Amino acid sequence: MFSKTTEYALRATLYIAANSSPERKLSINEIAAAIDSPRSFTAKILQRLSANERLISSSKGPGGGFYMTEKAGKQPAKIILETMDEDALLNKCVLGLSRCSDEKPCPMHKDFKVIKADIYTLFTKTSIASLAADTHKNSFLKGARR
Amino acid sequence: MFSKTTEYALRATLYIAANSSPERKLSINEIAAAIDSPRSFTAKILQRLSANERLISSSKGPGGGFYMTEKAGKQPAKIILETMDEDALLNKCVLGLSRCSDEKPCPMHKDFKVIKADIYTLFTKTSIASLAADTHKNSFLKGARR
DNA sequence: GTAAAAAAGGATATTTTTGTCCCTTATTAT
DNA sequence: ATAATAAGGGACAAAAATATCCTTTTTTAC
Repeated sequence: MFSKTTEYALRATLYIAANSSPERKLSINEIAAAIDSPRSFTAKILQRLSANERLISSSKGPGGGFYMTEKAGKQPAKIILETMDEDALLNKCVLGLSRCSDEKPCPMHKDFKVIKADIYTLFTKTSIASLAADTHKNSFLKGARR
Repeated sequence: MFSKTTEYALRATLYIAANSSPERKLSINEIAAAIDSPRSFTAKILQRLSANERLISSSKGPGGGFYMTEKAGKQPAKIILETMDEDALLNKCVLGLSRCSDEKPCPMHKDFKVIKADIYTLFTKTSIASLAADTHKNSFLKGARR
């Protein structure tokens, strides 16, 4: 459904949301280990995620690392997809047709319209913080097939 | 959502379903042109789709080509995904975790379980023939961004 | 001001996906 | 039989996604 890059981005963001604060920053090493992702590749992704401190923040030097503010956590999960330029998934035609639309639909347009709307709603209505809260209770972010 | 390969497979299958019969076979050239896909690559995909004549049939030589029987068309669209080994989409974890399950869920497991079930139902309940019928009425299969 | 820690960034490598080319095999019609 | 047509299949090429490595910059502590 999503690219590996986006999977890592989602896992990393949720881990950071669940385990960091401006007072408790996390290193790339800790994050990559926690979400079972390749360290250097994850570093690149974190770079993108923290590029415009609106989602994830970072600071260099000893004691530095990645973290999330409370405010950032209140945003909908969709912002993670947007930051990775992968929110296209929610708009594009399942059959790959560029001009597929309500007026000129592909054979699966109508059916998938509903499903895509559900996914859209999910990512819009669910905040990063609420997903992070769940990782404290009963869910996890580790255990990838690599 | 799907790979290009699967997009082409879906488009090609629906085109064949909508426009062929054992009496009216379609050449690779016609199919690729009709669904706006790279000719040789499409040939490979058709090879896979017709490998075990259960979905698409083919015959060589003059007058030959690809076609679908009425019986094959009655199958659910899911068989296209299965033939392309891409039905995994319907089972795998959105966050890419191999051991994600009801018992040990990722933070998005519960929400996506519903959505994946909807997609599964869609592909299971919808026959190839009914999608093909739609292409005759108001939908189309051409116009890809390439 | 030196050293250490940590992210930023650039260059490069590997793997997978997507796509092409060309030769072979099967079928049909003449 | 021969030629023409169409799919089958193998080898190869290009592009994109994934992944690694190494150097630079920033910050902190001493």
